[in-house]
Amino acid sequence: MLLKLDFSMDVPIYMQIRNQIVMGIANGSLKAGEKLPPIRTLASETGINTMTVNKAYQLLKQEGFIITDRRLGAIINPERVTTKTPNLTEHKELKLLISEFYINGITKEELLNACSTIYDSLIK
Amino acid sequence: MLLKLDFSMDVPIYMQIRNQIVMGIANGSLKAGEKLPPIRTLASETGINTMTVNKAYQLLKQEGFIITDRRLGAIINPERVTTKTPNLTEHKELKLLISEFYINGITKEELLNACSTIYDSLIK
DNA sequence: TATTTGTATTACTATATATAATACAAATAA
DNA sequence: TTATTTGTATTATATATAGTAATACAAATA
Repeated sequence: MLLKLDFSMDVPIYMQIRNQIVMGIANGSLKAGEKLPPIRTLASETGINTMTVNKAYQLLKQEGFIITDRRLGAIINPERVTTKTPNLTEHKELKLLISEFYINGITKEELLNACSTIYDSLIK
Repeated sequence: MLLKLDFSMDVPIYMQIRNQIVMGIANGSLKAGEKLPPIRTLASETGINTMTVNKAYQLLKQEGFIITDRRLGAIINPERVTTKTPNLTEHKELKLLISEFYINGITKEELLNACSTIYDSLIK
C-alpha cells in the first residue's frame, strides 16, 4: 500500500485515499481478498488522523469495494457486484470531461487513443 | 441560458453553474462572443445569491472561458487559447473514471463507444 | 490475559459554501 | 447631466465539510 497524499490539493485526503485504492483495484495491485493496512497503521505512516482513514474506509465499504471485520480488518471485497453499466454520476463526469477536452481542441481520435491507452494499462 | 441546479447534490452550486456553462460552450449552445446573463439576473432566476453566481463567473474568467467587462457584462471568450493537450488534472480524472468503469465490468469497446457517442454529440 | 481490529463518541479548529446587505466604478442610455 | 446597468468589492453571518485529537468499546485472536 503506497499512498501519495497531496495536502495542497483541493481533493480531500479521505477522497484521495479512496481514489487510490479504487485505482489499485483496477490496475491489479490490490487483489480480491487482499488485506488493507489497519487504519492506525495507515494513519501513522501518512501522518494523518485515524478518523480520516476511517472515513475513506467507510466510503469504500459503502461503495462495496471493501469489506471490514473487527479482527480481519479491511479486505478487498472478493464478491463485489459489477454493475456493467456506468452509473448516472459517472456518465455525467465523463460528459463534462470530454466537453473540456473538446473545447481545448482535443480531437476524437486523440480522446479515444487516450482512453484506450489508459484502459489497456489496467488489463492484466 | 437554462440552468438546472440541484441543491441536494454534493457538487457546489457555483461549480454546477461553471460546469454547465463549460458544457454549453462545448455543445455549441453558447457561442463565442455570446453574452451571458448578468449576475443579478441569473441569481434571481435561479433563486440563489449574486455572490454565488459571481464565484462561478470568476472561476470561468480565471479559466479563460469567459471575459468580463463592467458594461458589456460577461461574454464567452472568443479568443480563448486551446491547450491541445489534456492538463494533468483532467488526465487524472480520466484515469480514475476509467478505472471505475473497468472494475464495474465495462468493456473497452463499451467505454470507447460511450466516449465516441458523447464526443459526436458535441460536433456541430 | 493482552493485543489488534474496526467502530463510536465527543470536542475542537479550520476551511468551504452560501446568503445578506451595501457600496463603488465604469459605461451606456435617457 | 442624470439614471441605469454592469461587474466588483466589502463586511458580516450561518452552515456544512474536513481534519485533528483523545478516549473508549466490542470482538476475535495469540
